[in-house]
Amino acid sequence: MSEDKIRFIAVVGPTASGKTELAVSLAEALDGEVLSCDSMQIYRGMDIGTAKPTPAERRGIPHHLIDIVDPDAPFSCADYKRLAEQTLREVAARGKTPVFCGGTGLYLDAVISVASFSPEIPDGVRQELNALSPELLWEELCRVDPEAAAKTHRNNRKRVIRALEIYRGTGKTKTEWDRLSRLAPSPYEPLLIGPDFLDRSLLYRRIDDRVDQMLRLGLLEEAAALNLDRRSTAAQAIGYKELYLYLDGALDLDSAVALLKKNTRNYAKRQLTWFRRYPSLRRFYRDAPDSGDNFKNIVNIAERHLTCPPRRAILE
RNA sequence: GCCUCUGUAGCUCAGUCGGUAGAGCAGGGGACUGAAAAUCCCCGUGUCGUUGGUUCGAUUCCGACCGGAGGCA
Repeated sequence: MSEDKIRFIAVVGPTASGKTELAVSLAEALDGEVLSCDSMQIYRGMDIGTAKPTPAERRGIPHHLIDIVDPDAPFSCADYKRLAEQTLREVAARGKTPVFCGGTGLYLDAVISVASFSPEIPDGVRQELNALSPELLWEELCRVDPEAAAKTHRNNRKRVIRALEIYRGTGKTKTEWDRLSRLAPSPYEPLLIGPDFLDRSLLYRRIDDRVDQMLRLGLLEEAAALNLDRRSTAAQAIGYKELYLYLDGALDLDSAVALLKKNTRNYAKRQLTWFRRYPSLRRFYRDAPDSGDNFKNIVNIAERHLTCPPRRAILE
């Protein structure tokens, strides 16, 4: 059974940790193509602020799942899962090694550990719920899906609403749907590689420097020209939302830039928390003294992962 | 040189009418199944500038010294 699993590489890590370069290098070494796993690089036109790899940085390696929707279009991790799996099959069918690369942990999870999502819920349901008070929402969730309530904090309005909209929209609870989604074993066998830093302050310095670099490259002009709908998901992207605060007159430029750096650092920390829960993640410390040799090491590990017989065969 | 104010957590500051102290921000940890670069939860010991004195006891009162800000010369 496990012989049939699709194997691939996934480079996951905090923003500004060097994922892009590492993924391209691995794709070169393994005859691969890159599949972006990034909730903001999907949007066309948001280039500088999302650190979208430039043609030069791509070094001729095909990149997928970038620039696939307009910034005002709705998009969800279920959409991502659908597109990513389709792309994954195509790349594999061409005999190329799929190399995922990105920092959106939820999207990666949608591919590797979510077998199925609950059905789509009509928009009206969420709108109705959004009009309700936190107390009413919480009361309903406790009554309808106590298990979900136990796992969700009452202040986390977005998630309380999501759980309730599943129930109202399908008649089944989120807990039941989640259980269903875990039934089927994953058809994938990813090798997770995580660039990281022993000294976090180094990561933070890289983040601050990269923000300055983005501004030199014209991030402010890009944000102004795009003039995203402030209510859209795309306008929540770090780098854009802070500069809109400045462009809309709510902050001076220095404060907006300081906030942008701070939000990026906080985001990187959240990503680190997310990726820490993958027990099989192979960390690649960028500031380790031997990090030069580590790359060869990683290529070796990756080659073995992609070609060696499955564990069951070894045991037999 | 003199006068006034000031020196408390990485930063900005509050406070203790004398019983060794607390907020915001920063920072750390965590959650996460159709908004996720989103959303949410938890975490505050620091020579209270240094040094003498008064006191059962001083970060708190007094003196000196050192650093900072302002004013007068």
